[in-house]
Amino acid sequence: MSERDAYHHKDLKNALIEKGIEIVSTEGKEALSMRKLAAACGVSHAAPYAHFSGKEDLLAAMQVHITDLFARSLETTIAQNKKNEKILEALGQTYVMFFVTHPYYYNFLYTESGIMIDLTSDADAETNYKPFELYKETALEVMEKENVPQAQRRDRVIAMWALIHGIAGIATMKNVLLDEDWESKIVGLMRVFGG
Amino acid sequence: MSERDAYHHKDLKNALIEKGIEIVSTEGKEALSMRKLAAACGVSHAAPYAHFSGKEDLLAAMQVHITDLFARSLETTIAQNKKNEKILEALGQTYVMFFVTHPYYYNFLYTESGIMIDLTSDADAETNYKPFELYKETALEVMEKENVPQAQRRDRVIAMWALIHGIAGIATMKNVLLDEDWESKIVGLMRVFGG
DNA sequence: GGGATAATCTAGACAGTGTCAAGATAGCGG
DNA sequence: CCGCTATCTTGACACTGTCTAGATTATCCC
Repeated sequence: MSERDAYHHKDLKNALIEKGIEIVSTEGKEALSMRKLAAACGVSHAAPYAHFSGKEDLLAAMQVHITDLFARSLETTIAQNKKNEKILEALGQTYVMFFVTHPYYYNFLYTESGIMIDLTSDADAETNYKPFELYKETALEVMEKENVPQAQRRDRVIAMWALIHGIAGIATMKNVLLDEDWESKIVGLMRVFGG
Repeated sequence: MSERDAYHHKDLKNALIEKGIEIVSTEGKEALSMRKLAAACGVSHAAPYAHFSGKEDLLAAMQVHITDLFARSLETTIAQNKKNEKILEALGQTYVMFFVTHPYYYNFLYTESGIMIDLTSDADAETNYKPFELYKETALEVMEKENVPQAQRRDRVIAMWALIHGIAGIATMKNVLLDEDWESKIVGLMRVFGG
């Protein structure tokens, strides 16, 4: 009873998002079809259109959900390293590991997505891409402590973000050969620059 | 006559690759369908299967072709900056600009592609992803001149490559807001670390 | 050159896909 | 209880990738 009825009433929307994320995380974005997803939720093929205007719309909702998980993961690391002067390395490691753990998330979030990232100085912290805002905020605090010249700070934030983003992108590529102990080297890579 | 006959004979394969690249570069990977592509080449919908085993196969051929263009672009920059001690910055700029000029190429090359990149120390320079090999070779030469400690060189190469790759990835994202003069800042971003 | 052989292309069919329209069903407010 | 609205089903449409069978064309050897 519960299974069928739960979908019949007001859970389908969330069920679609969660089942959809499950499929994307295990089989990738291309493997996700509206009809298979509807079937997986025990519902007819057109039912999702009562909750989402189309596939695009569903994917956007899933991206928001994943971005939320991602942001929470970063927040946890920040909270746990408040007094660690190497907090940026820990953050970078969390960033990369989030996507290494769910390789399909990377392309899903950053490819053809509706995500907005404002890298300019007058970005609105409330509406801007939260993972970046979290990193930026943390980085600026660290630079404050380390007396990095004001003029350099913005570029440094973007460069470090780009480095981490690039490492994550490479690490999640399907056909990349890395050294065995590459996980421990991530920090090394960041430190190559970080000084 | 020529149009039709050219396809009739031995040009279809290349025509498919080139027309396909044209479509991808203007409308993106998702907009490319076998049938539309066949039609655009003035040929019936199953004709491509005489030259490629399937869509996957065609896409792979297109990726090889684009990778070739990319590698040639990097080679030109290397040739023109043989005696420039800031050759790595020029290379990075070429890297980023190649994808900024053709934003769709980035995801097309690095998303779900069959491209192999060997980042380990025993990569075979012949078969490895050429753009990386070109960058690596150049970077190692520069480090040789600058007497960078041997132990640091490999990590530095990968880190610099990841940074450039990350900048390109960010710069080609659809919904990213950047400063007006960001192009000139690319070099700055690299120098944030490089110096 | 001619005739066999292989390469190339067409036409038709099939299962899947995203999406829309019309109707059924259920829940809730009056 | 009646009607309204949200939700879901069924059926249809155009489109996709791919397979088959057959037609056409090029190629090569005698």
